[in-house]
Order: sequence, then C-alpha cells, then structure tokens
Amino acid sequence: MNIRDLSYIIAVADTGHFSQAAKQCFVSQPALSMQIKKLEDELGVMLFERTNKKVMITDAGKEITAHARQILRETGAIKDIAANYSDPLAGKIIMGAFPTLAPYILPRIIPELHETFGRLAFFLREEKTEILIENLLSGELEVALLALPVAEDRLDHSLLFRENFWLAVHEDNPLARKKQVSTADIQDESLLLLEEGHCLRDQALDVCMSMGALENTEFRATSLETLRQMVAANVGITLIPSLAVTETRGVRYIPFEAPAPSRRIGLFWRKSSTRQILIKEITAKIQGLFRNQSALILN
Amino acid sequence: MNIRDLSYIIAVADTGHFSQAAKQCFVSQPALSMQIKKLEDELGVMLFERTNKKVMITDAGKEITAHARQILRETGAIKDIAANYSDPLAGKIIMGAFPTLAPYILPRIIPELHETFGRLAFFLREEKTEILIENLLSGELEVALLALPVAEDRLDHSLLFRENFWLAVHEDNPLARKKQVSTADIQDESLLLLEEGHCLRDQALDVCMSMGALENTEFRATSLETLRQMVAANVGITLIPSLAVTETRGVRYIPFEAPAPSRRIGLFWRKSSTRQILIKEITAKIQGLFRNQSALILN
DNA sequence: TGTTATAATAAGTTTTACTTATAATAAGAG
DNA sequence: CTCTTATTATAAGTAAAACTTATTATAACA
Repeated sequence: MNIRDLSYIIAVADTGHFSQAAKQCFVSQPALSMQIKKLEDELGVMLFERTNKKVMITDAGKEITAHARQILRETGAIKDIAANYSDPLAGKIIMGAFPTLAPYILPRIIPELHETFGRLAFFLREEKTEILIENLLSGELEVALLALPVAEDRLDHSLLFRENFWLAVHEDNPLARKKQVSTADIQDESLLLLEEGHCLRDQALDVCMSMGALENTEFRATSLETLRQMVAANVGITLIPSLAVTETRGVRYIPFEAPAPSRRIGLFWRKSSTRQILIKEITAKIQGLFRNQSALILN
Repeated sequence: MNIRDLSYIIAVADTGHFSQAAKQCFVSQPALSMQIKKLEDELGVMLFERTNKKVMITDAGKEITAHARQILRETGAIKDIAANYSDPLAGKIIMGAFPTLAPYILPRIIPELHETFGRLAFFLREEKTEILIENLLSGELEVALLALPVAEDRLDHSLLFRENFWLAVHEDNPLARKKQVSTADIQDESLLLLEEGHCLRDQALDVCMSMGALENTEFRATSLETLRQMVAANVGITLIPSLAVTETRGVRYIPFEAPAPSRRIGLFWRKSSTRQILIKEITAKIQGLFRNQSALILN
C-alpha cells in the first residue's frame, strides 16, 4: 500500500473513470490501472467493478476510500507542520539560564527577542549550570546562557558579552566612599559567597584567588538576592555581577579598576542541533543588544 | 511521502536508534537512513537530531510522527476491512425480486440462505422487473430474482426453477370440481390479469395466447393478492403461480395437464460483478432447495 | 457496421529503493 | 592516550517498482 495508490483510488471514486482519474493524477491511464490492480491484489478485494462504459465502486471500495481520504488529510497535516517548521525562525525554543544571570538578563533580552522573532515562542528555564548542560545534551533544552568556559565538546557556543563584577558593600563600610576599588582595597577582605553548585561561587572564588581575598566561611547564601540582603544588613561584602547591580537601600556598588574582574557569558547549543540557523540569528541579536548598551551595563 | 517511510520514522522515534529501527523494519540501516533523509528533504524539516551515540527527535518530528501513527492506524483499518471483504461469503448482499414472486419465495429461501451463509447479511428489495434491471445495472442491487427471458446482455443469470401456473377459480365455478384443467377447459374463458408493468401480466397473456383464452378487460388488479380476492369474490378466474398457491376461503386451485404453463425464474447479476463466487454459491443453494421440494411447489 | 469511448495488456524505460561494503566519528575501556 | 565498540553516513552496484507509449479488447452508440 502506498499513499499515491490511495490518491489514485480516490480519484477513481470521485471521477468514476480510470482515464479521468489518471489525468487528474498526472499519470498515464495504464499506470493508474496497474497500480489499482496491484492494490486490489494486495488487499485481496476488488475496489471497483469495471465495465467498458462505467466504473462502479464496491462496498469494500467505499469503506476503504473513506479511510484513504483520512490518510490524505493526515499527510496534508504533516506537510503543513513541516511547512511551519521549515521556517527556521518559527516555532518554539526553550532557553535556559543559570540563576545568578536569568532574572537579570531575561527581562532585558526577551522582549527584544520577542519583537525581532515574531513567529517564535520563547520558553525559559532557570537551572544551575550543571543541570542546564544535562538538559542541553538530552535535548530538553535547545539553547542555554552559560558562563564560559564549559568543558563539554558536544556543545558549541558563541560569546555574547563580558559581564564585570562590582563590589557590593554596606554604605557604612569605608570602601563605600571610593569611586573605584583596586586589588589592594580588597586584599585580605573576606567575601560572602553563594553555596556550592552556583557558578557565580566559582567565579567569585577565582576573583578572590587572584586578588588575595578570602571567603567568609561563616555563611553561604542560596541566592544572589540573599547575598545582596546580607550586604544591606552589613554582615559583609560581596561581588555582584553588573547585570544584577540595582539600587538597593543600604548598599553601595563600586566598580573595579581596569582590568575589572569579569565573567564571560555565551550562548550554548548542541553541535548537532537542527536549529543552527535560528541560533545564529538569536546570537547576533543578543550580541547587538549588548554592544549598544555595553557602557551602561558592563561596567 | 510514503507509508513505509512513515513506519521508518516511527521505528526511529520508538527505538531511538537508526540501526535498531532498521532491524525492526527488516531493512538495512543505510536504506532506512537514506529514506529518512529523503523524507526530511522532501518536508524541508529535520525530524531527528543525530549524534554518533544518540538520536533525538525534534519538535517537528514529534508532531509529524503523531500523524504518521494515525496514518498507520488507518492503513490497519483498510487491511482489516479488506480482510473482512476478502471472504467472498461474507459481507452484505442486496437481493431483488419482483412483486408476484418476492412475498412467496423469500420466506422460503431467506431463512435457509441465512443459515448456510452465516457471515452474510441479506437485504431485500421488492420492485417491478424493469426497476430491478435498472438497479442491477446501476449497482444498487447485486442480484435479482427475475423471470426469464431478460434481454440485457450486461447481465448473466442461472436458471433456478420452473414455476407452474395454477388455475384459480371460485369454488362455485364448474371448473372447481376438476382434478386438472386442459387447454380446452379454458378456451374462450376470460381471465383476470394484473395491470401493466407486472411481468406476471405478460406471462399470463402468453398463456392466454397459447391456450386461446382472453383477458377480462373490465378490471386490472394492482397486486396478486387483489387478484386472489377477486377470485374469492367470484368476479372471475385467473392464473396463480405455484409458489403463491395457498389455501384461501372460496378459492380452488387446479393444476394444468402436462405440459403445464409455467414461468422460469432465474437469478441475475451483472456480468462484471465482483461477487461471482458468492453468487455461484447462492445459486447452487437455491437450486438445491427447489430440487428437493419440486414435487411440493412446482406442480 | 463503423466509430467512439473506455479499460486492459504488453514491452521497454526510468526511477526508486535496496544491499553490501566502507568510512567517519564519538564514547568508553584499559 | 590509544584501542575497541557502537553508531550513523556515504558509495557503488543491483533489484524492484512505477511509469510511458503503443496496442488490444470490448461495449455503446450513431
């Protein structure tokens, strides 16, 4: 059985002629006759009763063409779906981002992406980096915003922007009066950090390492907002990535002297992804957004 | 697109492997890979994301395989229907018979046919001969019981039996005392006949012709039962076919001397009918019934 | 009785699908 | 880090299927 054969029998059922049906199907009459005969042999049932002047459909033919019509409707649906998906900038895409980035970057980029990619529905997932990588590899997620580097060679990425860290201190802290902080300023200071599993923790530890600062081990926060509130409560100081810098009662954010410590954020996807075209477009769009606003948000 | 291709993508969706899917479909892995690739090209959409270790289905693939599954269900339905119809002794059959035969023969043969052809549903249609022939030719009717001869070379037939005519007279009629009637007995008698369009009218006219009897033109009955009641009311005499001979108050039925006048009843079908096997069986069954009961019903 | 309209058959060609063998590639084991 | 294994992709050649044109067969109709 064959979808083409089914359209042949429908054409015969509709026209009542083998030759007209053949014309309608753009094949020669013998081709159509032979295919129908083969189908009848395969099914073990006559679908049409032929005379020289008339073609009559049998009961079996009536029932079978009804199902054949349904099959053609389904193939139509398949073609429609394919046509929709074959627009690489249409459909849906699930984007992941880790928790110390997601709430600060998504409100900035999603409205813009939504505007640019009108035929695309964005779904968002906030998870820790490790989970996001798993989700990417398993196919649950199409793209994710991750901090570089990521040691996973099944993934590809493009760099989106570099996000500087700011020092967050209580307004009563002596450092609060500085316009910029230097390595010397925070040497031997101890910083509040996030708990294990957050990439921001590792990034901040790297900064501590290079600047000679220490971790305040009395307390490990479960979220960046908790960390910020700890600073507001004058429990300690911490690093805040620039996108998360927002006016907060009692807190002063101070930029570092160049070269400021920073993290690099990239967009990641499976090397095997079927949506490379779309991803490339999204990358370009996000890069464009941050190129224009770099003065504002990166330092 | 192709039903086989659809089963390939379903197999891949189910197994998660091209090679396992190929095994399940009894083809080589390259064959399956190539067909799926061609389908993807045709649809303009990737259905699977392949890596060396893993096959992931795309969103498009998910939606499309859902429809593909529906198509395979429909093909299953088609095969089921075909399997049912491919039993030539199963299904339904519509049988026609003309009005001066139908009510008398059908109660005798339908129960027997029903018993013999358990998987067959009989539907009956009573119409005048002319209509029955039209219905046969148009395909509305598969077989019909008609009186021979029928001048229509698109139809085939087999002779089922010969049905004698009896003379029906009122019990007060002098002929009522005879054991048999001869040609001489009804010479110049006038017989009540049916109205135009009934084949029994033509048959009876033939008998009149050959026996030198006349038509009673005062009255033409619209049904055989009317005719019988006219005889019971002593309005006249008539011919009754043997299957319609049933004890009736005031009516005597008298057989003719051999060779008795008779009509031949046959089973008719389109030469092009797809159900020749079944029709042959039905013919044989009916012939058997009447062979056994010939003494009873034919004379 | 010839003409027309229709489906079936025949022969040959083209297209499609398949097979086997091989390559390429990444994951996992030692 | 290299070898083995598991997987899909590619290539070349073969087999099968579908198609075309030309012809035949048959019934309806003028």
